[in-house]
Amino acid sequence: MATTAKKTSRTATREKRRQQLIDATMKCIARKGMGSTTLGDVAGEAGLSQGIVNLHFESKDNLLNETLRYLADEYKTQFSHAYEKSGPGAADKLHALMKLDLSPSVLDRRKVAVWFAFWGEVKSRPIYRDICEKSDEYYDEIVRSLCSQLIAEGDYKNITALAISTALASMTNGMWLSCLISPKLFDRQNAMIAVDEYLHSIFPEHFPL
Amino acid sequence: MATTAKKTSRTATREKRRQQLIDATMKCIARKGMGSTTLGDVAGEAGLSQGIVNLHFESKDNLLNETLRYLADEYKTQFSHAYEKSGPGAADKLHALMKLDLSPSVLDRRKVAVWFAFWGEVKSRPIYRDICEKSDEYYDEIVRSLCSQLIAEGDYKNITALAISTALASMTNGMWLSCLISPKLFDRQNAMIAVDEYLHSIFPEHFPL
DNA sequence: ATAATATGAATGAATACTCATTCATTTTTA
DNA sequence: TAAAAATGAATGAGTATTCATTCATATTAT
Repeated sequence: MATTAKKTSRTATREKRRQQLIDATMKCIARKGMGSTTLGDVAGEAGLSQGIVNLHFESKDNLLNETLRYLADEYKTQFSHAYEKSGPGAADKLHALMKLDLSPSVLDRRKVAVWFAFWGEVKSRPIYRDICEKSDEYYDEIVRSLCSQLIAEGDYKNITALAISTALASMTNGMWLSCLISPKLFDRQNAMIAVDEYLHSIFPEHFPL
Repeated sequence: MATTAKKTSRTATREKRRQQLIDATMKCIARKGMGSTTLGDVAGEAGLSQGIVNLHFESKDNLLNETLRYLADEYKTQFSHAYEKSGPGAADKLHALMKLDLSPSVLDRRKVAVWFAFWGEVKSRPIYRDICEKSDEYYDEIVRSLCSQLIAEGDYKNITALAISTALASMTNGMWLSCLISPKLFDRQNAMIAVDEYLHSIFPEHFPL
């Protein structure tokens, strides 16, 4: 088992090939839309042959499911990383998570387009809903718990962690939509200012100007 | 020969048929998704025959464009109506508009699914983007101007109308997504509370608890 | 080490199927 | 009766899927 320092492009490990096809799928969905992305497009984008997707994923439906799972996992990884790396206080963590949602690596128009392509089919494809819902639950729970912590720490009245986490999560998702629809008009900095103003007005002690 | 009223009657019939087909299209998109809605489905939903869509809309693309235009128009009508009917102050108007976005007639899961289906194709279909962007511009401008008015009236420091209108619009759009993905978990009342808490914390003078 | 064999990844032409569109015909309206 | 509207079978373009074959690499035999 010597002499394999260099892999030719002809064969790759199963995992590598699958990832390559998932990447190609996301590119195609961003460019052509979910409806008009064909298996031929995906194979072409990956520089491979017609039948390759069925070889590795069995069916188009399965490829799309796996692509959404990948998207969700990728986000979860970034989210967890931002959570761990930030701190030490709850305010710092919350701010880091909001910043992540508006950072170029997450809020990239091509990637957002892929998320929306899947969301657009959520109602008719329960499996997409399941994947997204599980992802959201994880996210919401952590944000809500950070809000609870801040409420407990500060002397905040008349606010509930649930309402605030709902507002925060909704806000960033809504900003993704603005980026998708009005890329020219959308301004990352203004979006971050909107979030900061919100945090300041809700938790003035933790988020001074 | 001297019958001028007949032409109106024919036109009305034609409009009715078109509207019937647009309604059927929205139902199909909500149920089956945009990708798997066929012209046969639409015709069937409307209780008409195979070729009927091409007769009235010339092409499937055109049918979808018109459907999105209808959605946008319908929303604009409700928005304008809520704006006119409410008042007299800017705070009342703003609150009425936010309430509209979370009201059952707008925030209905089937309707939201149709919006998301179109948003999912925005990146790859510039015409959808154009329609949505125009609609958003109108909405944003009015909300921003209401925020400006409140800022001028009150003694609010360190906030900008642009950031607040961005946050408000994003928030409701993000809540639509929650309703789509987690219909069981989503709570209209909690959503309204989140908006009210936000308005109170930003404009305490105008939105007391 | 070299040759022979086995493995399974990759190909791409062929197949089976879906669906938008057309159009000859029928039905309805004025 | 003439014009408009609607029908639904036929068409044909496009596409997911299959599969016999090719090819690169790994394994085994000599």
